[in-house]
Amino acid sequence: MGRGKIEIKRIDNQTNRQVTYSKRRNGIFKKAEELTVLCDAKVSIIMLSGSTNKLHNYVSKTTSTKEMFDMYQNTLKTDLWKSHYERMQKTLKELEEKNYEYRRAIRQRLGHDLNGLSFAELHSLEDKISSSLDIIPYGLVEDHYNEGEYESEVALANGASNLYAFRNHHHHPANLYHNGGGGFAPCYMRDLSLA
Amino acid sequence: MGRGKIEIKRIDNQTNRQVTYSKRRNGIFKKAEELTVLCDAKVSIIMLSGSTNKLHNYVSKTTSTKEMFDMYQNTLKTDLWKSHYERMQKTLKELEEKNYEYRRAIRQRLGHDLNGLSFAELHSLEDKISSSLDIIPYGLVEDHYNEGEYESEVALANGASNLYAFRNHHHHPANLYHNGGGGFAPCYMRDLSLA
DNA sequence: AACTATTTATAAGA
DNA sequence: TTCTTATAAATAGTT
Repeated sequence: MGRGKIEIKRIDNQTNRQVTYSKRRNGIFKKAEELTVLCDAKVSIIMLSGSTNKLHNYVSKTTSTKEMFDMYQNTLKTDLWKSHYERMQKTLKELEEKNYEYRRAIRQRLGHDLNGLSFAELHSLEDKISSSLDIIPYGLVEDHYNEGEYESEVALANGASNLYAFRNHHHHPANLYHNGGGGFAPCYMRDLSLA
Repeated sequence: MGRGKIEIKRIDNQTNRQVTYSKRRNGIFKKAEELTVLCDAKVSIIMLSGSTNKLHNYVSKTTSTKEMFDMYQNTLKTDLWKSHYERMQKTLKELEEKNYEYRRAIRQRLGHDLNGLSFAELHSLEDKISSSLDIIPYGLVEDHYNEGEYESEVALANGASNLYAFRNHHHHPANLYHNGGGGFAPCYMRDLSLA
């Protein structure tokens, strides 16, 4: 929207880039203010100019940058928990199905031919038990330290990078078949990281 | 910009409000992405719909919401320090001027007529000493607690409300004239709070 | 900083 | 919700 159309790619000319930054920053802040009023929304914007390295900030009158960031953190928390919970639900369901199958097989064979059961399936069962049920999220209740009047949730979460480090108790559960196989500890952090 | 011009005031119709929120949110996020690319900027946006209470987030590919918030906090810090420092500079200059005046007066009168010096001026001088020089910001070096791999600056600042609580040592400095006047401890937090 | 020719966003309607 | 389109608003290039 201007005298000519422009490609959305880094503006080479430094002066031009800075002028455009300034103009568009004002545009975005205006839009944010309009959204705030029109839709009864709360908006927090922080931006850093690449050229001048200056920080600019907008926040709706009805809130604060900190409040918005806290809400963001809490949302991340909730999403991570939901993800973990759903993963557990799924695993439990699989275990129940397996369990049913095994019980049926045992009933049918009355103790005979137990070796006929797939070793692979039993190992899979064992892995699921140790990797899914032995993982206990911490950091939510242990890391309280702030004795001040304000108990910041922010303090519990030092960014997504180490938010919810899952502690793997790693009981070295008795191996059903004493096969001594070196266990692989799955890294749930990877699965839980957010885009 | 639409079929008709609209006033910037809360949209009464809930459905309409939500539709507008959705459209304009996308508009702002698009603009933010363009700014990021065009101007080599870093942008973080958090917004909360008033109607649905859902949180939406944009952040430039080159950064993270947390990083942007940390930068914001550090900027606040710097600004507060600058403000405090400038206040001190100003007071020191005033003190130097007063001091010069007094020395000149004393020299002129050679110890006579000292009572001729304004009591008010001396009280003012005393107030400035106790209110400006006796205030020592803390929280910047003392409150480290995090032994983890990541030393979050966020942890030092639980929001603007109790960021940089200035500790007033309140020495009860010897009153120059033993007039027993009840001192007034100025609250610098008010002056330093940011909009 | 202003000024506009254009492009872009979007309000209203389907 | 998604699309369409007339119109308002933002802004690129210029002064």
